[in-house]
Formats: sequence, C-alpha cells, structure tokens
Amino acid sequence: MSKDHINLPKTAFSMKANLPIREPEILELWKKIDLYKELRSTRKGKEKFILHDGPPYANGNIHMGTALNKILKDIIVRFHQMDGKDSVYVPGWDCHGLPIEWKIEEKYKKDKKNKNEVPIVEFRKECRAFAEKWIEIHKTQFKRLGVVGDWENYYSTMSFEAEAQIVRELGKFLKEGSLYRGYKPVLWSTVEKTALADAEVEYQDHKSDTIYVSFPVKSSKLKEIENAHIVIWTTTPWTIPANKALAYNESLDYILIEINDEGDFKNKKIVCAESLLDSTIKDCEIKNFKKLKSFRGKELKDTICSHPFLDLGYDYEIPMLEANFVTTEQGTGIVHCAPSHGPDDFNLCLNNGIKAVETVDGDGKYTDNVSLFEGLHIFKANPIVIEKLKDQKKLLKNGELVHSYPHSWRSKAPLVHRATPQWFISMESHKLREKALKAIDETNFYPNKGKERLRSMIETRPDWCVSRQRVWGVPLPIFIHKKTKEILIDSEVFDNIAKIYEQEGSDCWFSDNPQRFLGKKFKSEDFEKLSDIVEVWFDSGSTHSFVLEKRKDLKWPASMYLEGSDQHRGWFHSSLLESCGTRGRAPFESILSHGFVVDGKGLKMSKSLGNVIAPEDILKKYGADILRIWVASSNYAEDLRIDYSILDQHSESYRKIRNTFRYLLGNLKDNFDEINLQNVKPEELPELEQLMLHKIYSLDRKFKKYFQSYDFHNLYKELLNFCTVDLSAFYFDIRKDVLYCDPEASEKRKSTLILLDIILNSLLRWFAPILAFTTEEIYQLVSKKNKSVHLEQFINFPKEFENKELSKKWDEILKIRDICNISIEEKRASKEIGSSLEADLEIKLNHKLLKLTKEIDFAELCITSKFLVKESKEDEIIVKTKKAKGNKCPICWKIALDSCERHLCPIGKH
RNA sequence: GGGCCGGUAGCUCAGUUGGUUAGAGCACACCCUUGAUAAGGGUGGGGUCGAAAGUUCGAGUCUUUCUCGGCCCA
Repeated sequence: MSKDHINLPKTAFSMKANLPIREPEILELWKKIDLYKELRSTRKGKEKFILHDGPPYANGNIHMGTALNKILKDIIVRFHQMDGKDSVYVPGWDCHGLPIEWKIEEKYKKDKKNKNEVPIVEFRKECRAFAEKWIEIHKTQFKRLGVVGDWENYYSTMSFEAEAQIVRELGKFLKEGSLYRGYKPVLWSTVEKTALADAEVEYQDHKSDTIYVSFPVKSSKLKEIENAHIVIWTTTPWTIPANKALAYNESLDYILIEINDEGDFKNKKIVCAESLLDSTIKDCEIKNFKKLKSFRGKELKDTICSHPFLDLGYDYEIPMLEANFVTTEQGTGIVHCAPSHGPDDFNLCLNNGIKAVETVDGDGKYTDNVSLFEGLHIFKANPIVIEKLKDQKKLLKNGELVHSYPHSWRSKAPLVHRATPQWFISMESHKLREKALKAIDETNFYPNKGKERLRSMIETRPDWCVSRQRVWGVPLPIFIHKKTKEILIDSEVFDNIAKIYEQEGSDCWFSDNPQRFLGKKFKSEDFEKLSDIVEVWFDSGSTHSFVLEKRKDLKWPASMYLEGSDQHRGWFHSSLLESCGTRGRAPFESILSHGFVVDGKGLKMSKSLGNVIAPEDILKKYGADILRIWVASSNYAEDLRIDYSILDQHSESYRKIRNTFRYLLGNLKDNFDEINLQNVKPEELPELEQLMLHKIYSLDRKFKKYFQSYDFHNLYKELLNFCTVDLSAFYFDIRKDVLYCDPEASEKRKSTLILLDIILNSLLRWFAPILAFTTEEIYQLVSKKNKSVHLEQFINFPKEFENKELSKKWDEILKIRDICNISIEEKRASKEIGSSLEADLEIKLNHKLLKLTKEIDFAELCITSKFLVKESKEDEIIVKTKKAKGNKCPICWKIALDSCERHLCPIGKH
C-alpha cells in the first residue's frame, strides 16, 4: 500500500539542533532586525520593568558564575517583556580599582618601567584603555549567551557622566555632614611613605623584639583579680604607647596565679590563659608560683585595666573586650589592642566606641598624640619602651623572635600598620543605619533568606570607609583649609568639579591647577587638595544615580537588582547605603540573589581540582540554549551544580522539547496561522481536545504563578513534563491515528489541528524566554506576523478552556488506561502480541465507572484495535487482553474482521 | 576560627501546619514499534531522606551534636 493515502508529518524543522552553528545565525538575525529597538517600540508607553545590571569588573574572561548571572537576568527580562511590559536592560561595567592598576603595574614591571616615574594621568589612561578592551570582549561573550540589551549604550563607572555624578553624590554626603575624616590602619611603608595593598606585600623573616607586659586591673566583676595584673605578649613593643584596650576570648579558660620569685613581681598576681600558663612561666622564667583560681573567659567581661604607663601620664582606662580572634597559639591568651596599628584591633575598638587616631606620621615618627614619645621614630622606639616598662615594673620579660613579617615588594623594608587619615560615611550621624534597615523591610527578596542576610550585615557594620590611597578611580573632591584644617564644603565648587568631569573626565584633578576647581570664590594657596580616590564600592553603589535616574528609558528605583549571594556584602549593600544616604530609600524594589556555580559533586571550581568548566566550552559543545536550560532548571536559591553529565541530561530534555515542536510542525505541515482563541468553542470539540484545552489552561495558571515568584526550576519542570507526559506519551500518541489516517475533511482531524495550532503557539511563547534561540528558529519558520518571537506576548487563555469536572473524570479514565497498559504489557512479554494494535481489551468496571466512561473509546485511548467494557460487581478494575482477531487494515493498521469502515478498505483482499 | 545557608533515587527537582507504603521527569534495564525514525510507546528496577541521639502514639518534616559542602567575615 502506498503511503500516498495517509497524511504523514512534513517539516523543514530539523531533528538535529546544531545549536553551536545555528545560534550565531540567529544572533545575526537579531542584529539585522535590531531586535532591541523593536522590543522598545513594541512596548512603548507600557509599564516598565527595569532590571538594573550589577556591573561586572572589566577584567578577564567570563566564567560560569558570570554566565549564570547574565542568563538569569536575560530570562527574567524576557519574561517581563513577554508579559507585556517594557522590560529594559542596560548592561554596565565596573572599571576603576586595584585589580586593573595591578595589571598595568605588572606590565610596567615586565617592561622595566617605574610606575613612580610615569605621570599619574598617563598611568590612568592605560587603566582606562585596559578596561575598554575588556568591555568589548565581555560584550561579545554576553551577546553569545543570547542576552538582549542596549549593548550600544552600555554604562560604565569610568564614563565622564559617571565620574561627574559620583562627585555630586559625595558632595551630598559632605554637605550633609555625614562624610567625616577619621583614621584607620593600613599597611604602610615608612621608607616609601606610602600605603601598600595586600598584593604588594611580601612576607619575609624578620627579627622582632618580644615583650611580656602586665596591665594592672583597675576594676572587675571578678573580685579575685581586682588587684591582679593582666599579662599580654607582643612582638611590637612600639605599639604599647598606642594601646587602648585588651582583648580576650570568652570561650577560653584563664587562670590567676601568684608569683613568689624575687623581683618586680614578687607576691603579685597575674592572669593568663590556662593552656598558655606553661609557656608563659617558662618564657618569663617564673620559678615559684601558686595557682589561685581558674575561670572562664566570659567572667572577664567589663574588666577595666590601667595602662602600664599610668604613672607617666597615661591615665586612661583600658577596657577588656571580647574578641574571637584571640587564640592560644602564642602569647598569653590576652591581646593588647592598639586601634591605630592593627585591623583586628581597629575593628574591635571601633565596635566598642574607641576610635583610632593618628599616632604615627608618614615618616614613622610618633605624633603629638603620643606623649613621652613624640617625634621619635617607631623603629628606634622598642628599647625605650622596654626600658620604661622596666622602670614602671610592668615588664615580665623581653626577648627576640624571628618570624614571618610583611615587607614592601619594592623597597623590601618592613611594613607597619599605621592609622592614616581616611574618609568615612557615618552610619549613625544622619541615621543611615536606621534608614537602610527600613529600606530592607520595604524590599522583596528572592529567595526570602536574603533579607535576613543583608539586614544582619547592616545592623553590625561599622562606618563606611570610602577613601583609598590609589590612583585609578574617581578622586575625592575634597579641599582642606591649610590653617583651620576645615573641609571645604561649597556647592559651587562641587558643581564646578562635576561639570569639568562631565566634559573631560577626572584625570585633570591630578594634572590641572587646583584653582580651576575652586573657581573664583576660593584661593588655591589656602587649601590642600586631597589625592585620595573613592573606593570602588562607592562607584558601583552610585550606578543607580547615573544610570537609573539619568536615562529617560529607565526608572528609579529599579524593579530588581539580581546578583550572586556574595553581593549582599557588595553591590546590594553599597547601593543600599548610597541611596539611603542620598535619597532616603533603596534604589531597588526587589533583590534576587543566586548561589554559586559548583561542580557535579558540589565542590567549588578551581584550577587545582581541574573541575572548571568555561562557558565557552559549553557553547561550543552544546550551545547557549542548553546552558539556558541549565540555568532555568536549577534552583538558584542554593548552589548550582554543573558538569558534563548534568549538561548531557539537559541536552536530552532539549531533544524531547525539540521533537515535540517537530511533531507539531510536521503535522501542521509548517503552516501556522494563529487562531483567535475567542472563536474556539470547547464544547464543539471532542472530549480529548477539551481535556487538552483544560490542561493548557491549568498549565498556564501554574506557569504564571511560578513566573510571579521567579520560581523557574518549577516552571521549567512543568513545561517539560507537559511535553513528555501530556503531549508525547499521551495526546500526540493517541492522535497520530487521526492525523495520519483520517481524511482532511474529518471534523475530528480538524479539531486536532486546532489543538496543535494552539499548543504550538503556547509552547513557543512559554519557552521563548528560556529557549531564546530555538523558539526564534521555529518562529522564523512558521510565522509571518512579527519580526521575532520575542516581540510576542504571553497568551491569555479564555476561562472557557477550564473544565475541572472533565479533568476529574479523566483522572479516572487515565487510571483505567494505566491498567490497560499493564495488561497489554503482559501479553507482550509472553510474545502473544507485539504492537498494541494487535490487542483487544476486555475491561471490567463497576457501575459507577461504567457510567462515567460510557462514551469513551478505550481502543482509541490505548491505541488498540478493539475493546469491550463489561460491568463488574467488584470495585477493582480488571482488564484482560486478547489478541485481536482479523486482518490488518493497510491504511490504519488496525485489525478487524471485516472492512475498516473509515477507509472502506476490503480487508483481506490485499 | 566565627556568622549564615544547604545535604531527599545516578541527575534535576517536588514533598502542606509532624500523619498511610516518600513522589515527578530524565537517565538506566527489558520489551514493543519502524507512519515523530540518530525519533516514538509500554513496563520495571532504583531511596537507612548526610550521620547519630532526643522529643512524640508517630519524624524527610521539630531539637541537639557531629559530618560534608558553599558564601561572607577574620
């Protein structure tokens, strides 16, 4: 029998996707039709959805984390666009900062060039060019992922507009008075008279003086230690004059002993950690002592000591503070804290209201804040400190120690932590913390746990240090009066600086005459011009001001900020603070944070483990749509696992989806004319079609629910299950008979085509935000309506499609079908039949089910040739399968005793 | 080291306020089909719910400890 008599599927949509080749062609198409522009004009005047791009750093190739971030953003942006909104995405880059400075310095090192001999402006130009280069590379890589956005008009933190606006933003904090000058320890070289970044530090062995020093207890809740001494050990005797506190660990055990040896400490009581007692008495050569009392560290709470130099004028209180950085590795279990000379000390003291001051100047000499020692160089101070401690009978022992110590990579000179003038934004002076906490309450978080995470950080964070002693960044627009030391706060000056930057960027700050910035109102000789730059978190924290507020196509606040969960401390954090400080609320309405990309076993990717997968490799092997499926199907609330076996699996799912489309297209013969759903009368269709309309309707409800909560992995799962369970294994399989064998005039066949049309249309739109390329490929094949599938909108299905009663009825029918299948399978296993069309079903149902399924054609549903339903007294559904008797119709392949009525074929004559 | 988050079939994920025998899809095995064909269908196997202890009539779900992993901080 020729196949001319049947209607087999035919489509130009190939089974093989070949995404790595096809996707770039679709990118070309989007470029040709200027998709971004089309998207904007289609939704002109519609409600805006603005996902504000957190700028990646313009340095280095993208990795899986970046790809995840951008694809997730793109999926969300496309969803909102399809939902009918004007969903605008403007990509941006973070450009200033240390990593780029290093790259340029590395290059200098290679070329044997000295950074200090190159004018700052020239150095900055190289940094700028470096960032520009990476922006272009990133752009190509992001576009390849299918990300749609305003790539031509991206934003960057180094644009002149951005630099100008950053100055304006700082001006707001300055005018308000919440930006103040304070001191904070940084690693400092007294030789080069400059601060050093961590990466510029080399660790080498260094011989230090060590001392055991006693601090007399002034008062304590622990009565036994009231007249005792707290003993500390340090390798930096010169920091003793800057001591402001002592730190203990509340979870350690401490001990009080009495010394009976002759000498300064005879009959004196001292305190140290119990586990360090042995090493302490050994080091201090204590021979005779008595253990008096052991106690937990937490009992030291609220203890106040005196400075060892109390009698020399250091008559201030030394509080004991709880700190978990105190360990029992070395020393006495109690640490001396000089907030001006150590980051731990600084943070601990700051949290307890003790601020750092400038104790040592740039040359390494004590300032007038340190009595007795003023003018003395710290590297010459150790013997003098030791001598005075001895005089005061506060020195138990001194010695020497060779240990690893930070040195400058250039001069090789030993470094010190030195409190330097820095600029801070106060969390309290203008209620910034309070405003930020309120703003967090008013923000939606996806997932919800992000809210607590950000809140707990804001609750405890210290004042924001916004200055850096570097060169690649926006200069702090600050002048200080030489005589009064007052900060110049003048709107005209800030405006003037901003205006100049807007024209030519901020390089001129370092090269031009300061008078240019001061204008006519002030004289440059009266002022000192600051050379610090703004820390980069302030840059990116201000993007809302120079992107969202400045661009007409955007809105402030953004609808959403979306980044990795590390950005709770980063961009979410700095944007929140900047905006609350200047505008009193958050620059976002919602925050979506995603986890980190880890390997198939849940371990982080690292070169040493060899488990790194680059986006580029995935694109080459699978294509962007597979990667986009991986993003959509993973639960971003937690870490996202990826390896080749996971991608293989998603590839399989993709093939299933692709073949679902192929079946639709094949049976529609690539003809697709969108049906007006209002004209579809469900009651005029066969029950199976009615059921499918209901399934489409209820899937759409779930789809929209999941989309509203950005629950993409469940959304994708629903779509995939629909394709496999409801379509491929059910509806498509059953309706092949009608589609292939019914005459074209058949009403049933026409009804099926209506459904195929609706299903194709629905699937195209549902999948479009995720499978951006594949849905476009199909759309280009069949639709003449729009230039791109992405210009379409989600469908609103008529309420009439919903039919819960029918759905319930079919739940029962499908149970019967399952039992039929099991029965057929038995006969297949025993080799009595092969194809289900060789089966003849005998179904026994109770009265209720019998009545319910009166009109149901179980042969059609189970794809058998015959069936018979009998009433049974039992509730159990019983199915018996027999081999169908008769001959096979050459057209529909059904087995019948006489002719096949549908084809009037005289069975048996063939 | 500290804070926070997480661990459910090989994989991606469901699992209501504690309540029958813990689910789905994929993958796998076997079978069927050869008119979706490098496709399609059917059936089936597979889980100590990270581990242990506790609360409870009853724990994947609540508590504690441990363990493994991730992020942030130090």
